[in-house]
This record gives sequence, C-alpha cells and structure tokens, in this order.
Amino acid sequence: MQKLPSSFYSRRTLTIAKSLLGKIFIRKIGKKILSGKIVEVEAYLYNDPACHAYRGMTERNKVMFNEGGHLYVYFTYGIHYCANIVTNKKGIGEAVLIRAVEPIGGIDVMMKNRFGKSDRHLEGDGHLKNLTNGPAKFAQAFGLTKKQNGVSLLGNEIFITDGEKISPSRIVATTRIGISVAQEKKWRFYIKESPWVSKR
DNA sequence: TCCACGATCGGCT
DNA sequence: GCCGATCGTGGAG
Repeated sequence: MQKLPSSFYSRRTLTIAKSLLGKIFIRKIGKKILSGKIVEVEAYLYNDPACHAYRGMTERNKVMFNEGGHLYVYFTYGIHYCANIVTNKKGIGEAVLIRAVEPIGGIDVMMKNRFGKSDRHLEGDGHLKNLTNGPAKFAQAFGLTKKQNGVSLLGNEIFITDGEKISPSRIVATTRIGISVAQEKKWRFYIKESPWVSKR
C-alpha cells in the first residue's frame, strides 16, 4: 500500500480528519510491524479553545507548529500518552487526535505493550476489543511516548498508508470527548457501526 | 516559584 | 455510574 505523501497532510484539518478514517497507521519496531485501521479521530483547530496550540507556541505544543505530517505525542493525567497527526501548513498549529484503531498486525506486541504479556488466551474478544479503543490505549499499544514526539510521518519508522475508502454516509460527526470548552463543535468523526470505536 | 488541572483509564460500588 | 491515580505543563502572581 502507498504511504501518504506530504500533500495529504497540508490540507484543511477537518478534511484530513475525515479522510484519515479507514487509513492504516503503521509503526515498525525492529522486524515487527504494528498496524491498525483508523476508525475514530478528533480535529483540533488553531482558533479552537480546546486546542493545545490555541494560546500560541509553548515547549509542549511546539511540534504542532511544524508543517503537516509529523506526530505530536503529549502526556496527560500523570499516566497516559495521546498521539496526534499534525496537519495544515507550517506555523498554523493544528492536529488530529487518533482516538481508536482496529488492530491488524503485530497484535502480540500490542498485547504485551498493554497488558505485559501476549499469551494466546488474552487474545479472546475481551482483551482484543480493549486493545486500541481509546486514545491512550492506542498510544500504549503502539508504544508511542514522548520519544516519538515530533517524528515525521514521511519516514520509515511511523507512517500512514492508504486503506479502505470510507463513503461520507458511513462517517458520523459528533461532539468531542473529555474537553471543557468548545463543547458544541462536532469535530469527532468515526466510522459508523465499527466495533472498535471508543465507548460513550 | 507555585499550583490547579488535564484531548484518560480501570477498578469499585 | 463514579472516583482516584499521578505528574508535566503553563498561566498566574
């Protein structure tokens, strides 16, 4: 499958958010290849009070001001990491949060990253569905931490490829989760009826 | 320098 | 359904 080019990431953030659904997020770790189909995202725009970049550039959010096509990973609640795709042109400060993926390859590694082991019995539906159905769960399963903050998605370690084409009628737009401002904006997008979308 | 709080998750009631 | 964990960040002073 084709790696998405820089032109994919330099468009309008809301356009990118919707077109990321169905694409394949890939991380290579040594010989292992972790992959998952993106099923749920949220968009964060520069003039949006819920966006980390809303108040301008800081030490934490400076990666968001790169040109689209970089990974922005941040630490929150003293425990979790969340991973975003930086979007739009250099200096703007926008991103798309990956909220959930459908695991495809490297499930044994994801199991180990999430639960500390990869025994076959853990691959029962309970644990499998709980693997990547949330932003911090996805980051943990794919081993994304501050070390990956700022990585280019045009390189060979972490990138996104073409996947399933999702028709507009299968895309649901709703309000974003877990924010205290700009709660009216319907900038959370997910694939209708996907079992891998986060709860709530 | 200080301190309130967060783009969450999992365990407990 | 609710609540606690746990700490880096940044806005306030």
